[in-house]
Amino acid sequence: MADQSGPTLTRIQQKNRDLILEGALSAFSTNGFRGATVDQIAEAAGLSKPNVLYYFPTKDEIHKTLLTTLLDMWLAPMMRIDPKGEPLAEVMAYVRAKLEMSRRFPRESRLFAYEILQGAPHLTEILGGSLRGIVDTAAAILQNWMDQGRLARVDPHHLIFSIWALTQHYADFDVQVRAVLGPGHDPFVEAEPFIDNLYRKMLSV
Amino acid sequence: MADQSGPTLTRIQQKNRDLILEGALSAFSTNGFRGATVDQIAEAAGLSKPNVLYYFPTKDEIHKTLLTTLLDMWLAPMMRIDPKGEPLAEVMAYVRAKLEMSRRFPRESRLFAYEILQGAPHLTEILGGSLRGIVDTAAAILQNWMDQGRLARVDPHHLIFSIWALTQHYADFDVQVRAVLGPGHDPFVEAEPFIDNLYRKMLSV
DNA sequence: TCCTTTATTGACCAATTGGTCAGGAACAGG
DNA sequence: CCTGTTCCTGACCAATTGGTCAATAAAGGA
Repeated sequence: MADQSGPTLTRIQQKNRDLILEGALSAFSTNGFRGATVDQIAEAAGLSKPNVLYYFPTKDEIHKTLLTTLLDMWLAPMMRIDPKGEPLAEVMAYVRAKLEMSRRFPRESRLFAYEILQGAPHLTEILGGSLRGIVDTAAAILQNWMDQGRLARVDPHHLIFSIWALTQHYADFDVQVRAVLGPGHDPFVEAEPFIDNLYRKMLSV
Repeated sequence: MADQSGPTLTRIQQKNRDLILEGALSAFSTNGFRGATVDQIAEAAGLSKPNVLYYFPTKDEIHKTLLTTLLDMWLAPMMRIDPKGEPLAEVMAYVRAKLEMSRRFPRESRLFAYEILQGAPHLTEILGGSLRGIVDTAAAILQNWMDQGRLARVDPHHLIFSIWALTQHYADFDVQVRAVLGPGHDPFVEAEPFIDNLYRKMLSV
């Protein structure tokens, strides 16, 4: 999906671009696009500001590169839904994978959350384009299973939305969840059986 | 919860403060705290920038006032859960109220979303304080119903989180939802039966 | 080693932006 | 009317910040 090709990079370029993207991920996911400064990114990357701008022409470009680079990884689990698999097991595997991504990659989750909240200025064409296609494909598989009576009948698109909402909530609203639960809780550990049970009850025929 | 008292305001003060808060709600919910400028707020309010700063000493103060003012309204539905009511009906009423709030007040939803994403710099004490208390109260009611066998047994706190996640998703990620569904869909109209069915299936004994 | 290419940076610039201030306009109440 | 208070604004300031640039340092290949 994202263009992974391009001119070959020197070792130094590869390393520094990676450092910058890593630092930018931290900065953007903490403060949003406007809130993050190039200086912050530079410091997080261990480089000077002009050096950052040497590898990426603009702050905007860093942001766009991050988004498009990470989008594939973010959507990968949905594309692994196997039409030949056992319906409920496939859905549960997707749900579990998505929750695991929230747990392991909360910065990425927040990065996308900011972008969508903002109105997705850098992702509009992708949202209505390839993302929509991927979702439609998954929805068609689900719909098929429902038509065969192997899964309870619900709106497949909203089923997918619900999985996104439930799992990403634990990454995006982490501070709220932890504040409400108080110390001594691991939100993700507790969330898994809850969400598991939820989809089992809703989707079992 | 929020301090609604204070010195009496002249008619003109009342009107202009309202204009400013209304403009600020639009600005902050669209661009986040850092992204919104005092000029934007002033223009949205139909006032000059110095005049805005005449009514509120700082941009920060406007933001804090907005959050605390709106928090009560935002949490109100949860406090209307009636321990003497019919369990499933009470939960469903709460879910429906929350979805309706997402539909009617998406700006407020986004305002809170930005704040929590940011790490809730203005709400930390509230999150772990009164909010936690309110949630615990509601959770206790739910737990009680479950102990009486009038509601399926699930983690009550995560049940509440799931309601927040599912309903606010349609306000906060509106552009994504609409982009994926394509034109000719009303997300909220479709979401209601889906979510309704979800909680009915999960919570019926 | 030499020389071309690539990396790096301190100093700087222009635009944005939160906030100030002195003074004027509108508006009470007497 | 007059007068004190409230309301409003143009002009301005200092800090922040995205981005530039000339000059220097480091690689790297022949």
